Amino acid sequence: MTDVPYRFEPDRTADSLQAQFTALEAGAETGIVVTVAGRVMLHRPTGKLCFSTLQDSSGSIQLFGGKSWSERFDELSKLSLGDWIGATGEVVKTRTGELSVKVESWLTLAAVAPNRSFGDKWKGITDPDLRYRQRYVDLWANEGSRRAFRLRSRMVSLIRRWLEERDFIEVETPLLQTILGGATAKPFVTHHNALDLDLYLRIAPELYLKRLVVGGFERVFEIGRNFRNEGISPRHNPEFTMLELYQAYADYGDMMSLIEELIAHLAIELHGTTELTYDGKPLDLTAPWRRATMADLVEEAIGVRVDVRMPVEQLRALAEEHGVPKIDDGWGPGKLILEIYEKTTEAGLWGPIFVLDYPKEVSPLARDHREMPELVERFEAVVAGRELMNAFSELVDPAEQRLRLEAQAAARAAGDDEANELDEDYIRALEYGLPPTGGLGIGIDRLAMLLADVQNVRDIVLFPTLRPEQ
RNA sequence: GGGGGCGUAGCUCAGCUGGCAGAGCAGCGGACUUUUAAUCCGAAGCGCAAGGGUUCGAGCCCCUUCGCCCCCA
Repeated sequence: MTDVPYRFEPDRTADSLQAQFTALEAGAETGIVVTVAGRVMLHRPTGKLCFSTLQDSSGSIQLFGGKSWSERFDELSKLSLGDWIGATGEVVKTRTGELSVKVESWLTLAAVAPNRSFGDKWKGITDPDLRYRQRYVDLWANEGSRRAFRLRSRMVSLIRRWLEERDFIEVETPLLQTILGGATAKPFVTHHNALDLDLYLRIAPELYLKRLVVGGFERVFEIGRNFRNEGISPRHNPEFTMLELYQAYADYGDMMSLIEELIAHLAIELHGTTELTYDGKPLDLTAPWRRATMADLVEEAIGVRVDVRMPVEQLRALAEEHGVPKIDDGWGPGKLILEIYEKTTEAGLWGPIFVLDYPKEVSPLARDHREMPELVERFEAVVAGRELMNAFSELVDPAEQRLRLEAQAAARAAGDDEANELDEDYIRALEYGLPPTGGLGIGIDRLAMLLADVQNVRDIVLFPTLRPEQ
């Protein structure tokens, strides 16, 4: 490839031309000269004329070449699918009514190598492995893919704006952490050479964000990557994006109101309605969403009322009866109830629904329930049949937090490699005073999947984790 | 870890009860002054994921391995 310019200056996008000249009649000339640029998606040479469909990031427009008015016409009529072209000419409508740029001058901005062109104009490329490995080809070939990623980008932008309007400030906290905390998950471990120190890629930013509330940032949020060293599936990528936010003086009820409003707002902005379809099924995101306690939902599902004060043997028997796998002798009533809920109840929920009031045993960072001290003020929301978020009234009592984290550390010592470690500095921060605080974490990838109506996380993560080629 | 599906040309795919590897598109050469997946003509391109086996003969049957997808634990 030679003669490719160092810069080029298109002055119009395809869509802006299409919008401006919809009413132009077939055969009309405008006298308006424009410069456009993009990729050749289709090409139709017919002797002394040629027609190309040029795609730019806004849409597409036809290029109309002719031996009598286009420079280097012989080359123009031999473009390859995939070539990048910049072209200048008059805006016209052809006799058959297709809005076109009647190419006078033009340049190749990039030529696709002959063996890199793809030929199927109907299906483009569909092989999933190829689409994920060579996203650049997927994006060029598949409008649906472009649409999903644009929607994701707009969604994140809308979230930022909405939170900023409510006086939340965006912060960045460490991805490299020395103590595992803020969630229950296996970490990636890396090493810092100069400090000769093993570090975790964070599984959650939670503990740092609450330190900021201690520091007086009353409303903070972070949109960032977390890393969990677990399997890959249509719903799990090892690195994924979470929104976490913390609001001083708020409780988990405030978090419910906030998030259902935010998500309804996103649906309206992105789709004009809160009544969506996901995977062919209706999904009504109109606020307020249903709220139900875990105990009530389990009772609805299996007809038995579970309670953490029940004898553990009874709960274990119930778990076995309902096919909970790999029951561990170390599980207390809370863990058993959570497992029973997940096995028997969660899969039957479509939502949106807030599932309230979790056992304390499985919620080391959430505050005691104000009425039922054996539970905590925590909710998850199930939307389109999947867990989408996790939130609590934050535990603010340093002594209680120490007990909870010591229990986690003990579980860790007993072999639970997903349990939190005891973070002494976090306890110290709480001793300086964390006001009543509501906190919430929501998976951005999963939220984007919902709003874009895609069923595989790899269709909403630009470069998903894959095994290397060969 | 268990179960199912798949792997054939650059892309999308067809290949029957085993019988000389195909099509469309792309790419290459040519024709064509209003195309819309333009059309027409021509030449080229795949030893069928890899390895082993059965057979006169394997893309197809059997085994092993690799890779991808989906479901379950």
